[in-house]
Amino acid sequence: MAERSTRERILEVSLDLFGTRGVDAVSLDEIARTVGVRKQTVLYWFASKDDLVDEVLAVAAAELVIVIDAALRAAPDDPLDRIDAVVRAVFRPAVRRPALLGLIREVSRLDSEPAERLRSRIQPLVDRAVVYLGAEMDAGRLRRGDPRLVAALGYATLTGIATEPEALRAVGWQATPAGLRSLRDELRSFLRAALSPN
Amino acid sequence: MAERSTRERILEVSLDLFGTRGVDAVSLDEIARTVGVRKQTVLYWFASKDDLVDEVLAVAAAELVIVIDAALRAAPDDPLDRIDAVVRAVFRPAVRRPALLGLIREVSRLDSEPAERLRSRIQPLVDRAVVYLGAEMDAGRLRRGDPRLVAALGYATLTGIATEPEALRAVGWQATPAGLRSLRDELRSFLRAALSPN
DNA sequence: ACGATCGTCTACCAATTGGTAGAGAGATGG
DNA sequence: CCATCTCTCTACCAATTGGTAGACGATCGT
Repeated sequence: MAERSTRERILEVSLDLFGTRGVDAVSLDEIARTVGVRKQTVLYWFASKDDLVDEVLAVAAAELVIVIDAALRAAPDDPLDRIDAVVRAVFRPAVRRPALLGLIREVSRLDSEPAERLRSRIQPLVDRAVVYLGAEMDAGRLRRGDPRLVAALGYATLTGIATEPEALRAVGWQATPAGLRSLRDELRSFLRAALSPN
Repeated sequence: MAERSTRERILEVSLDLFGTRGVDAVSLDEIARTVGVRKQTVLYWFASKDDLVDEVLAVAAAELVIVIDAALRAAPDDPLDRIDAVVRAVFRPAVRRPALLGLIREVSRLDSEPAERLRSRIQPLVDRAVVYLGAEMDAGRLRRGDPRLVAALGYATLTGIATEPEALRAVGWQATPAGLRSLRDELRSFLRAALSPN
């Protein structure tokens, strides 16, 4: 098997650790140890921790954008079906890797430098979604509401459920294949009900 | 005005900092500086950082439990109205103090010692909610679904929207009084639609 | 065969972390 | 008026943080 480069492994480990425990709580030493290398090797590939954070954010954003774009291109016309497609697309990587969405959430706590870059990267996606929701509401194919806030609420639901294993544990949910399937389906029903017209 | 005790001020400042930036990212020194006191004074009132975290969690949980309980006692019988009441009750302290729900979320990242205590404190509330949702679903007054997952999804939506100013900023939302009102109303419509029968 | 480049390492460093020891100011009670 | 108690302080400490300097071996083009 083609062993991945040190740089790639650092990025992957960092994404997992940053996303699950928070950027500030994870030291370069810990990342290095997990990768199986010295801290200075990490600093060889990334000039500073800020630099590393920046690139990890870029990787995570790119990964999500790709998945979402692909799902949307293949999705049917009905808005509820399209939203469904996005949920299905995001759900798989999100639960397989809670760190992914966790990292996106982490942005709000970071200093504005790298966060701003990620924001500008994602902003077009958001704007497009808001415009789309508004148009479909006007067409009567989605429940009426402020498209901006509805977009934020849908995002909050999806991201929230994917990044809070603790909440799911509290209701006795288990991360088995069957559990994942039923969670995904429940999430789809939930969003579908929340967004359906009338 | 009765000036609050040093201990109380430490608790309050810690709640805000822990909730918005994460426990690991906030040092005792920073807490002390914010309160206007030396770090050793913090360590006089709380034997260790873990201890402080523990008590801050207890305060946050108690605050929420009180608010929710009061809202439920005063709420009407219809389940949608009751959920509405909880949303209204939690929404005010949650947006006035994003740290509150942020801290609850923070629990998932913490080591099990204090987190376990908080969990056991909140668990009865969760169980009660799940049983209630199940009963109302059976009575046909709420949309059918797995009550456990529906509870988690409702929680994720509420907590997610209240703890992610970044997502709201992305859609151009502003934290003005009018903005808060429309966000609260949109959240209520969203949850109401998601949970209504049929 | 050989210098240059690449990737990782050891050896440090100053600043910050959570935490200990104990001094000293103020009030309180016998 | 003195002993005790409460509270905050200064002075340290070992461990960890992000980061610099530079040595060392492997690989490469010439």
